[in-house]
Amino acid sequence: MDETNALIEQRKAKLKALTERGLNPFAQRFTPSETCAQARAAYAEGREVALAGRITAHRDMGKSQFMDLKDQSGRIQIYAQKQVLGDETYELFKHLDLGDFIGVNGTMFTTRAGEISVRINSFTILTKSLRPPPAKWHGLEDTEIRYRQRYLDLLANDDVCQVFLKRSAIVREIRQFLHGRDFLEVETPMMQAIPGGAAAQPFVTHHKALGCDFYLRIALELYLKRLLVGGFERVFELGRNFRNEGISRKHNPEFTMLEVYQAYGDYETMMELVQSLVCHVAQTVLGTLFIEHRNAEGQVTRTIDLTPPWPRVRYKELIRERAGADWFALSPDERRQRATGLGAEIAKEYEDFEVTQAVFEKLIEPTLINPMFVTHAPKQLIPLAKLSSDDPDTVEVFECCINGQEIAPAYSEQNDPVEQRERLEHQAGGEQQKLDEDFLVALEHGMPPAGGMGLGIDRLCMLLLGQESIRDVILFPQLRPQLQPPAPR
RNA sequence: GGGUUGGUAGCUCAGUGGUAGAGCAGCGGCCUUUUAAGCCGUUGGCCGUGGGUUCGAGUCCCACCCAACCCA
Repeated sequence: MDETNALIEQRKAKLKALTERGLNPFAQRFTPSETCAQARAAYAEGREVALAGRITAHRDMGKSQFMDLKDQSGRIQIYAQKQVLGDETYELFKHLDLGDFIGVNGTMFTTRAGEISVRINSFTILTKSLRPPPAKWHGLEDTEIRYRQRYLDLLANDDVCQVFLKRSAIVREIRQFLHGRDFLEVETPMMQAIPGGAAAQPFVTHHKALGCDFYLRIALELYLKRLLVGGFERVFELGRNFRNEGISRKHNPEFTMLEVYQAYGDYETMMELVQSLVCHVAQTVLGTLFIEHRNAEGQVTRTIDLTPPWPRVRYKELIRERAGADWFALSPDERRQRATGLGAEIAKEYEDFEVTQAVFEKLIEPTLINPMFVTHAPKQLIPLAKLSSDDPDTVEVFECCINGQEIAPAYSEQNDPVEQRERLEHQAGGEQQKLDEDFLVALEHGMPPAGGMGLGIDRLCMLLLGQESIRDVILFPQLRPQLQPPAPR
């Protein structure tokens, strides 16, 4: 952000020179006849085209110039000759900078080296760029600049561009899939007086006119269930949640969730749905159900096979399998001891079920690379689900684990208002403020039995796009603020 | 919050106590089908910030800021 940089000064001087010549360096209008990619595809020797884009490379041949012109569709080479443009215009063209936007009119030809190019008859400066663009060969590698100034990352690194184009396609296909099954997309409050639907620290904000605090939502669940009460039978919301917790490779304070609720369904309905949904997205966006993750050297480090059906395993069975067949026969103290022995960090204040959960999260979950439905979690973990009829210590839920992460929890939703109140009160631990009374009133009016499912979109993108950090699938990940706020005027 | 690594030119990086460097970009020259164009010349630095040690610090010490990774 150095304002006295010589490269910037040079560009500003060029800008001034353009203005003094009566040229507008920020043109009002230029209408391209097509994109660069379309021009290449519809190549015909001598065809006239009008193209617009950014200059990304410059090769000076003396009395002729080659430049690369890039738009969103791709790149095309443009060629200017002194004898065609005339001395003055040619000099102007020659002194354009990398990063400038121009519009060109010209005719197509192929160079001796076989590259499709446009011989320029005239050009218009559309935007003068005042700062030098990053790197030509290495791209931009400084992670801090890549995240803080993502626009530079997108300009310099095509693979990054591809990730976000595909993320957009993933979101589009999710909507497509759900609309195809007659789900209704809805929008519910992000600012909530009582943040519910999950156990997480919320962000607080303040409403001046109402004179009260609001919390940014930590989950979508409780409002979507109100809509089931209201008679909507298939609803989904795809939007941002906010959790005031640590930032890591897997956590961004704001992240995107999909939640889906289907009346007269249950957790098994949701199993079919999430499996079909993820396979649909992988197939349409990536064209395959085999996802390869690669390291920086391009070697395949991991292959995820999404081929359905995805196996189902009960939580308790999985624990017994990995932590000992006698796990649930042990005393709480013995469990604690064995968990530590297995390598799980156990905090003193953990309750017994949390010790088991720590073993699951630390030792088992990271090993679940191919999709697996882990079903029947202990009821203490999930207060919003229905108790299982064949094992009342557990609830009718699954956690869909892929790529070593939980990406989609789903439940047979609890709709007994009395039972629901008890379990929420127990979880709240006497903090009455946390209880969403209106939600409980809604349940008392009657919510149809339903299956519900949440899908972490950022994590889904990580696994489908082979990204190891959530920051690489979020355009503007949260960083500590650094730039000075603009001075008040 | 703790640990590790890093922050040097616009970009990518060298530089282990003794005159701050390279490639690319930029600027000037030559070159009318180049494409990581080439050749010649050349500008550019608060070495993250602030202290300290030393005759002398990019380099050693302390604190802080920012980031990445690991852990909590």
